[in-house]
Amino acid sequence: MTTVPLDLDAFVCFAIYSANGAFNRAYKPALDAIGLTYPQYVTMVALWAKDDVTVGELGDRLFLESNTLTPLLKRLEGAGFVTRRRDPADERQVRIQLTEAGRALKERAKEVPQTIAGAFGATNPEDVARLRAEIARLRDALNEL
Amino acid sequence: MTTVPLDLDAFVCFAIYSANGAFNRAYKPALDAIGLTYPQYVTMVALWAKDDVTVGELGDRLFLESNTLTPLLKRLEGAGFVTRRRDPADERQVRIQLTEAGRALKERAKEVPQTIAGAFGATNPEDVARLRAEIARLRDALNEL
DNA sequence: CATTTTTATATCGCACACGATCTAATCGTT
DNA sequence: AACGATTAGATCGTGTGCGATATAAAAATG
Repeated sequence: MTTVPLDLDAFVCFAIYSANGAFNRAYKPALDAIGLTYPQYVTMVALWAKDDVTVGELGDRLFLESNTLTPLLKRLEGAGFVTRRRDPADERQVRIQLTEAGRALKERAKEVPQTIAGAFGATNPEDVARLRAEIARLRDALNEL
Repeated sequence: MTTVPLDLDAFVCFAIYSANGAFNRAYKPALDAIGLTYPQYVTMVALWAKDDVTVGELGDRLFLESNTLTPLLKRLEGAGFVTRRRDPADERQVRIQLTEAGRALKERAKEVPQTIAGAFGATNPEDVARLRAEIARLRDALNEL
């Protein structure tokens, strides 16, 4: 019988929690330069991949719900990056589309991920991809508990 | 020259971000039962390992600063789990100590990590430890950029 | 030893996250 | 067609995170 040390270092959850904060800090300067917060950036990345989606669809991809997304999307709308329109075919739904400025931002945002390239050091791309996949698998398992 | 697909799945930062949310959700029921939020739980774990520390020392361990910790610690004080006292030797510092209730909570909190054991499935402890170490290494590299 | 500088914590404002609840629109059943 | 049930978003309250700033104590400097 081994005693599990109740130390932060032993917790995967804390590694994730603190790494998330570290990503936030690391991206901050580059994101400030293009006028986005970190969650807004993640949302824009999702929309660059596919826009004209409902709030619900976007939430499924981001693991967020309308209580978080609605205010965030209103800010992106206020900044002129997206439009929010009720779907005429189903007035309950709100469809999110990129504006011209929102699409144009994609170019300027390409530098963002590169600002943290140094943190991966000599780690080769395959190992980074594997790490990413392992974390995503853990996330999916947690979401299914 | 390879084109990097600008898709959320390709981002380690999003894997971390969404996994953090998943941990939050997964721990929620167990934490509700003992009256702690997730950041409060993390803070208590740090204090169970070593208390009678200053706000700054605690912040170094949690990667947080006084603007976040002060209100959080006041809530833990309000809940009766910690005391906050100015250090007589240096009145600038506030030392955080566990109360009897705070120490007692450690027993009840032992179940918390177990609630997500299922998410690791058949993954053996060494692989979990390796994943945790890789994420922590990435975090440290990001914090040093 | 008086003044400047630094350090430790606190405060404030803004932007997430999320549970609980509300509203409006659509669906299902009769 | 009518009406209860479901669905999609929005709203509200609480608790983080964090940049900017304030305050008070200690350290450094002359």
